[in-house]
Amino acid sequence: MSRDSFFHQVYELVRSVPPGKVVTYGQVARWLGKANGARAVGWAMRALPKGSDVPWQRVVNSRGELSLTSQGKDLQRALLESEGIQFDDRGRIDLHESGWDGELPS
DNA sequence: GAGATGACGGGCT
DNA sequence: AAGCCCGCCATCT
Repeated sequence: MSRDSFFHQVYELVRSVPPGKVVTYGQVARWLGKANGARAVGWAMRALPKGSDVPWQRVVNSRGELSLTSQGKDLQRALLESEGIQFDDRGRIDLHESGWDGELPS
């Protein structure tokens, strides 16, 4: 069924990520049962329409970096910083600090 | 149906 | 540390 399509599941999951927290592509894939489906998750993000209500900026790669092209990176960084995410001098996020483990914040 | 693409991840050089 | 290669998954041509 279309509501069970891969991207729909990805979108629902990403929507549940609270502001100020981030998840990795691999983590999302894992939650969907595709341990190595990180690329498919990236595909879903790339296909997102601009006006989507999905907080795509909260999905980063396993190194805590932004995998987009410079334009997208700039936008994503700005959005995340607005949410309180902190970047180090190399423009990376500390996943141990800002990574979301799936539990709701206190 | 086959080949190519992509906002990934892990391993090796 | 940085870069290169291979493997996985879903979609497109």
